[in-house]
Amino acid sequence: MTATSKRDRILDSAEALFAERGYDGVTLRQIASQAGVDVALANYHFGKKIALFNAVFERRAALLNESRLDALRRVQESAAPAGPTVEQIIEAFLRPLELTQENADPGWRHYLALIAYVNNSTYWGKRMMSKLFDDLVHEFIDALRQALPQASDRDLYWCYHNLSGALTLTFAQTERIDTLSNGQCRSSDFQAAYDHMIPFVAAGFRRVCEPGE
Amino acid sequence: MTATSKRDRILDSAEALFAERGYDGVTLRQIASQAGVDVALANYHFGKKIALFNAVFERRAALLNESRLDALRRVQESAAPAGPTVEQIIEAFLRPLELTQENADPGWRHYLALIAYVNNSTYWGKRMMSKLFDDLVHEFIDALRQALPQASDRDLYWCYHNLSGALTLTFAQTERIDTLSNGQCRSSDFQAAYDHMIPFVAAGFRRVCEPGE
DNA sequence: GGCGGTTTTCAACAAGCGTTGAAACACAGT
DNA sequence: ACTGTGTTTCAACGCTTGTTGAAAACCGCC
Repeated sequence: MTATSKRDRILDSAEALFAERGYDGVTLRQIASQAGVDVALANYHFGKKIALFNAVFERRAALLNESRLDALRRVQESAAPAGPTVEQIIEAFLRPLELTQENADPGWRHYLALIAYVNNSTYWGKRMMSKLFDDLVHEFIDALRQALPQASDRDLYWCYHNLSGALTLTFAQTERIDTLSNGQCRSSDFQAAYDHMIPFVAAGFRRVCEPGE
Repeated sequence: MTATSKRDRILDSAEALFAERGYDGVTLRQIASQAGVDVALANYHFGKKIALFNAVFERRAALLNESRLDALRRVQESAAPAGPTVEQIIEAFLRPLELTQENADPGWRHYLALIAYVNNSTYWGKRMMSKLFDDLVHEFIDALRQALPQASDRDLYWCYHNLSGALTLTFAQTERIDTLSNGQCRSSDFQAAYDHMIPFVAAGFRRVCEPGE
């Protein structure tokens, strides 16, 4: 079926299972079984279980950061010499994630769910997210500060917090909105989620961070 | 120290530990140890581990729903015969949570973190959240539909999804914003979170669900 | 076609898990 | 003082877990 190496199959299986059940909800035997390899092989390639978890989490981080940063640079150039609008910045933050959805590889979908798991975890959240994503986030916040010159830092960070929460829940794909809306909305429809999130979040930033009325 | 029964101490310990480490990340022995009781006692009072988890999750749900619904009814009466504004509805949805924060009992803080865990979990999320909170959420969405008469149901649900995400991340108290903002914002400061969330979310609803530029 | 290094499996370990049945305790009512 | 009922502990069970060291299989290279 897949022509990938056993090492990669372990990463893929671990990614999917960790995202669905969390670190402690998955055993190495389940991962190995789903990958079609022996239990000991995970240990050979990655060492302890926690190291496998870290390897999974770090595998796609750089690529994700790259494509987001590319998108930001692109709208910054196209909007020069004035900076891009809030909407354009948010769009650059979100759309790259959607693209990963389009190709058939379900790995990216599992990876985003894993980010949701880590980002919402009191236990893992702080350390792991900061290490891999803080630099990128600061790039976007810098851009937003330029688009909203009257905003205080506190306002900007709290607004980003709201954006991050909405995004994280989308990543998680809990299908809660499916039930709640009686099937009118679907968790798996990332495009609809982003289409609604971009104007929603941009309006929120403007209301909190822009003066007037 | 505490005058509570051993049964309640088990619930309290389980609540705190499940919220921090998740269902599979906590052992019954840890819970019993923190509660100062024997391992077998949890089994006597609640049966299997999963039943203890359910008992913890359901314990405060009714009270939470009640105080939120009370707050909604109050603004509805004060705004009659016209309906309350979007801001008032969101405020009724959020402020009751803040009140639970003020009294010294840390149990409510742990409980909100547990809701965050469940709401973001692919595995638990759908079933457990719907069962306990869907009726209440529909009450609020009905009120929002009245305040935003031109909105489609899809728009309303997606906007609620964004609200729910921002709120969930606040519940989780991951301290991520603390690091990101270099200490300028604190996860534990629920009041600051809600003060920023209410105008942010209300503006989002208006932008997506109201016509016109 | 045997050799060396990497990859993969096999078999087993000690430790910790949830769960259970029976024993010990607390304590009210008579 | 005794009994009965609800709590709590004790001790142990069968099972699964992560991890490991040695054996086996694979594979390019001389």
